[in-house]
Amino acid sequence: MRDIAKAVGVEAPSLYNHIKSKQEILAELLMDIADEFITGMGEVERMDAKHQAKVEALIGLHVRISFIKRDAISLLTHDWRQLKEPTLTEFVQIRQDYEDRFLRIIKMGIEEDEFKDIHPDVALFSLLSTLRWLHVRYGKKDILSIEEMTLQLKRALMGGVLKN
Amino acid sequence: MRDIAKAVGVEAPSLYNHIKSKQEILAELLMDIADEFITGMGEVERMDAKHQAKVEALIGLHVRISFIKRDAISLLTHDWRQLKEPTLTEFVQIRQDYEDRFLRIIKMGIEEDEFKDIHPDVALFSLLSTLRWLHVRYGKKDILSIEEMTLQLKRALMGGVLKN
DNA sequence: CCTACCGATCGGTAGG
DNA sequence: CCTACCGATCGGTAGG
Repeated sequence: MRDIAKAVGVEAPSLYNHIKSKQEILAELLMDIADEFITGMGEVERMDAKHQAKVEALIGLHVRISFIKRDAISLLTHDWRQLKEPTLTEFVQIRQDYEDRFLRIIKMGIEEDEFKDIHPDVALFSLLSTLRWLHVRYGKKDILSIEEMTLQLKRALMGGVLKN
Repeated sequence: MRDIAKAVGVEAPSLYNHIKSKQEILAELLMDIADEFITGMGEVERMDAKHQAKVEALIGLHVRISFIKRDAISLLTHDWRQLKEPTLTEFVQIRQDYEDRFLRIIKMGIEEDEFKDIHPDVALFSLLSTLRWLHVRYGKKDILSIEEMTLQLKRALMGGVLKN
């Protein structure tokens, strides 16, 4: 809080004229960014397209948000653990909802023979862990543009590394 | 430190008869587990095999260590940021060394036409971010055995999700 | 191995 | 918006 106050140019106690608690700031930032993902997921689900295109659209969604809101993303990946009840439970439910909907797309892709017969949870886990670490990648030097990164990730994640 | 003391069954100050500082515990745990990865990498590099087999062996390495040393792995992924100098620099170098050697295998696989012509850094990033989050996956209910998980991850990461 | 305790940090309140 | 300050926490030391 003292750091925030310094950045804003006031004394620490003055912050409390604008906010209720440190928790409140964290919760608000987290819910905002979580909303963007949920909204994006809704748009993808309404797409009239193959499941491959939907998963690729979700890859694009993560790349875009990770690029534009680097800092908030890092909250989403790490700092949500600092939330206290009841916000923690609320957040975990939203997150679970997102994962469930992602998983459903993968399962349908497998059923309809678009995707390989791999363990759907493992596929989801593999996709999401890469997508959730993107903000770290963007912390480094050789920055790829949003378009390049999206293209490369689609190739790597959808098609794997092996030739054939 | 008070939590550790309670778990061990002594008062907090008594810990300092056995250790020098909190930092020392963290550094020691981190260096131990980092060593296991560096040793594993050395063995993989000495394999007389295709680059595909080497990457698959590294997947196996991560799955095994993540399964057996869940707690230490979480230090490696998250808590190393708490290290102070000079140990921090030392750790970052070891980590960089590991990534460089992993990257070299990927690049050689691409050169020798075993792997697709994808951006090597993106491929490494994608593989490593999945492998580094494994300990979270193991925190959940439906646990796959080491063998099953290794098999599934090889398929998902090497071959991707798409049929064909 | 313990008791006693320190100094720094931190989220936050009182009162103006 | 500020000054003054509290109570809890935490890594660690002194001294036995």
